[in-house]
Amino acid sequence: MNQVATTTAERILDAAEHLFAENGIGNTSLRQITAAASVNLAAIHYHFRSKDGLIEALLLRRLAEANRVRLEQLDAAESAAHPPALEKVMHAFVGPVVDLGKSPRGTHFARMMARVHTEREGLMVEILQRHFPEMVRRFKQAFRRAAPGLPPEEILWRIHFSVGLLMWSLQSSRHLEAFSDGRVRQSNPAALTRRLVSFLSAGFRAPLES
Amino acid sequence: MNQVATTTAERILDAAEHLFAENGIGNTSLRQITAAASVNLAAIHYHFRSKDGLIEALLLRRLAEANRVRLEQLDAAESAAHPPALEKVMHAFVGPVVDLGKSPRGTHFARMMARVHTEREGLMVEILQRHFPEMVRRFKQAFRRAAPGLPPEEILWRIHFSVGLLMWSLQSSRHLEAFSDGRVRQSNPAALTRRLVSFLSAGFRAPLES
DNA sequence: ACTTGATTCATACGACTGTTTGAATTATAC
DNA sequence: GTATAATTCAAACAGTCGTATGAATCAAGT
Repeated sequence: MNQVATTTAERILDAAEHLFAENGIGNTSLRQITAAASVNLAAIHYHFRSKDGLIEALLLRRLAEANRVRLEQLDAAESAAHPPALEKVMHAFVGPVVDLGKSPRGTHFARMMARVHTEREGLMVEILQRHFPEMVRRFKQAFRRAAPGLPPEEILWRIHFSVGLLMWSLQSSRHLEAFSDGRVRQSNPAALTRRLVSFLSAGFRAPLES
Repeated sequence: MNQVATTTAERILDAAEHLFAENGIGNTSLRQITAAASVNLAAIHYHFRSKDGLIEALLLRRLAEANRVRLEQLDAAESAAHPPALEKVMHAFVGPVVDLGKSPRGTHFARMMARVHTEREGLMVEILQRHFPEMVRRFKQAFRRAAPGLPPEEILWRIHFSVGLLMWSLQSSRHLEAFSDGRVRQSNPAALTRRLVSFLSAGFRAPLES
């Protein structure tokens, strides 16, 4: 099973991931994190320099791998057809991230990443541009090719919508639970990916209004 | 022009609206608010009892009117056709909220509402259920009728998606600006409503996968 | 065995947090 | 004009915040 992390840095990362996901970035203190990780308060600054440094380390720890899979699936989609099928591009974009939810740790990561997107926009943009520019570039290009006929500006808007909906659906689905009177709960990653790909691809293909 | 608010309570509401929108709920202190409003710190507790009470008052101040317009437009859509057209229902759902952005104050309100949705899910759900149950009920019913053939659970998911994308697009579009290298900026409310209705309606109608 | 560098520790800094109090002030009613 | 209520005020409460420091402990290499 999930063996307890051994090193101090890993214990901090695991605890922070969980707490950030649950309570948000701004509502989680470094003291809560070090308490949950059973390490000394100063360890965070020794290993990560600052709270922002900790967030960056958290994102790099798992997003690097997810983005690798994203590009791998995008390669496959682009090899299979010219231009690539929109559904396949969308699947490559959302699937590997949603699939993080297959493990409890990954679920925490996904929710905390969504928190960073909305609570700390500036930091998130900066990290994406610094560490994953290729992923951004490749998907912009792929969406453009997969949805021919759309003006460039419209493509960017629809990618923006897709990112937003992905982040929204990674966060706690308390809204969904509340307004379905508890009947509908978060489903498994495969089902969520299916729903997202279906919804987003259809939205992406929506006709332009006059 | 925008005359400066006269009463203490209004000055607090205006300042809080702006600061919450700009920096988020958790990153805005009551002292920042009272300083911006040029009122005494204790005035917040005198008029609103607590920070959560202030948030609730902020939401009620403008959301009540927006929801009234929503239901008005929904009435029109349901009178025009049976079942109502999905595009019209969607327009009634997103339009009045996006239109808040026509005034600077409304822009602040919309962005702060989106913040509450993501930063304080529990509080938002509670307020909606306490103050606007009819709006929730009516739109659930309308979406069900406008998209016949979809299972009830799927309807709830797609409403959930629609709410999420609406909130995402109300927040600062820093992502969009950054990844378009500044070329694409937030457009006017009418254009955003058009884009949202088009994208969301198409997504809502997406075929069910096996 | 001893040095060197990495890591952990308790402790403190100054600033900021939401909330409360009771007195001072202002407005309203008679 | 005076009593009554509504509002504003300065000041403080008891905590928490992110960050920093320097000594203590640990591990590795020679």
